[in-house]
Amino acid sequence: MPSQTPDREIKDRASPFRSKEERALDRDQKREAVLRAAVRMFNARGFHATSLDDVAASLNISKPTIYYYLGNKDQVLLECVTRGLGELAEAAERVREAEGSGLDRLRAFLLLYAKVNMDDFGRCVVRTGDEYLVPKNAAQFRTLKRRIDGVLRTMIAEGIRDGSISDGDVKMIAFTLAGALNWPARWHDPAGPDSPDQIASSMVEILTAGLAPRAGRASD
Amino acid sequence: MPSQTPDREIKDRASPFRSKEERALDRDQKREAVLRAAVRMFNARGFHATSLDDVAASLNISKPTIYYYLGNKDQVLLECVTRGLGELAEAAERVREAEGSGLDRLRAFLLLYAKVNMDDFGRCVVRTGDEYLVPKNAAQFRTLKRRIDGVLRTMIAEGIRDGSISDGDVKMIAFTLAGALNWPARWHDPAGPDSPDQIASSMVEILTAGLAPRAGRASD
DNA sequence: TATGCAATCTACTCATGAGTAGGAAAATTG
DNA sequence: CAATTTTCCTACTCATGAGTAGATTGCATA
Repeated sequence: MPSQTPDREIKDRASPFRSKEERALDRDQKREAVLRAAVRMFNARGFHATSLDDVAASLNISKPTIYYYLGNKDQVLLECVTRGLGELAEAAERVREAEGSGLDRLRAFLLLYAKVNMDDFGRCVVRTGDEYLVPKNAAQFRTLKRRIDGVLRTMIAEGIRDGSISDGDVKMIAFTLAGALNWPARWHDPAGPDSPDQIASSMVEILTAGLAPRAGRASD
Repeated sequence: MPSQTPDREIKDRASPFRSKEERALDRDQKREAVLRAAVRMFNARGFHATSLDDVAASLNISKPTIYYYLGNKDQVLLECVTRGLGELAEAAERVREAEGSGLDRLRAFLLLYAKVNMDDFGRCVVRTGDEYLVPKNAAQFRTLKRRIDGVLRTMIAEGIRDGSISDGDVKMIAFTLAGALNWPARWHDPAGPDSPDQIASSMVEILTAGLAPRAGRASD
């Protein structure tokens, strides 16, 4: 007599019949794959130079399937940059709980910031100007970016207050740091010899120490 | 009796009849105006989002006139970035003759570099990716950029050699500096309160000194 | 005065690419 | 099995924008 209440522990992986949850997962994975393919192409060719037909072709699907999963091109871009900014927000959250001097915490944040800027969605954030989005979406984009900038400025201000960062114009320091660490989004080649980790720590070190030699570390 | 050999000294400014040179000048000015209008629009809206019809309309001319003066859209963009890179090369040239330590010279160059990145053509260089140009033009663009990067690296290496710059990975230092100073091309508003001069010197100061406080300058 | 060149325009062509209509095949559910 | 939902496709429409053809106007020079 076949069981009417099938044991949830026994999962026949090879079964062609998927449960509701499994199918939802499946759907999510497809959605994810489409988004990933889109952001990669946007990064490689630029948003305007990328057609959704191209994105679709790279996945062996048709354009309407992209609309089915993600909506129109503007929504696709918005989701890409929102993801990237989400990763940055998460980095900020993780550092919020960290301890150490203001400079220590800032450095920790900058390392994460730099690394996000070298992954698919982070790169997209850097490469996308507000001009690319329709006004409504652009406003949201700016809001999220402003929030990250706010976190950065707060950290700098805290470091100045506790003396671990030398005094200066907080806004200008923030722009300088962000600019330096955004730039790899433009030149870094994931297939190249330098890992994002190396690049990030190298740059943060340079920014912390400055160009001029420090008294404490005589070079010869 | 009217003079058969008119006095070259007497120039009737209000004359509707222009000499050959005057008309050539006229032409150059028009060409210049078209190029300037184009680069401004590229910077404001992005290259792909700018139509040559829009550029033409902003000057009260028609699209074929742009083709008459500048050629196709790709050539327009190439000329814009070539101008910007030319300004950078000129900056490098000016610094080559300067004296002082490696750091002094580097700082002088960085100041000029930053300022170029806030003018029309410099901004265009920063905002334009190779992907925007047809392969042939992209190759030329890359060559010119590499040349500037070479100058920057040479200066850093000289500073390290003479001890005015602390030792480190030259390539990474160059990218860090360039990134920080390129970024204003994205956010600087010429109509805003901060002048390019102020921004440039502020950023160069931050990059030179680094975030961490220096022993010599106790803050309190 | 005729001929040519310089500077522009109007009015196209043509390709590309966003977005949609409508349907079909599979899976799911009643 | 019938009805419904999910997933995906073919085959459009339609706007935009690059680039061109060919005419026009007017000054310039032989």
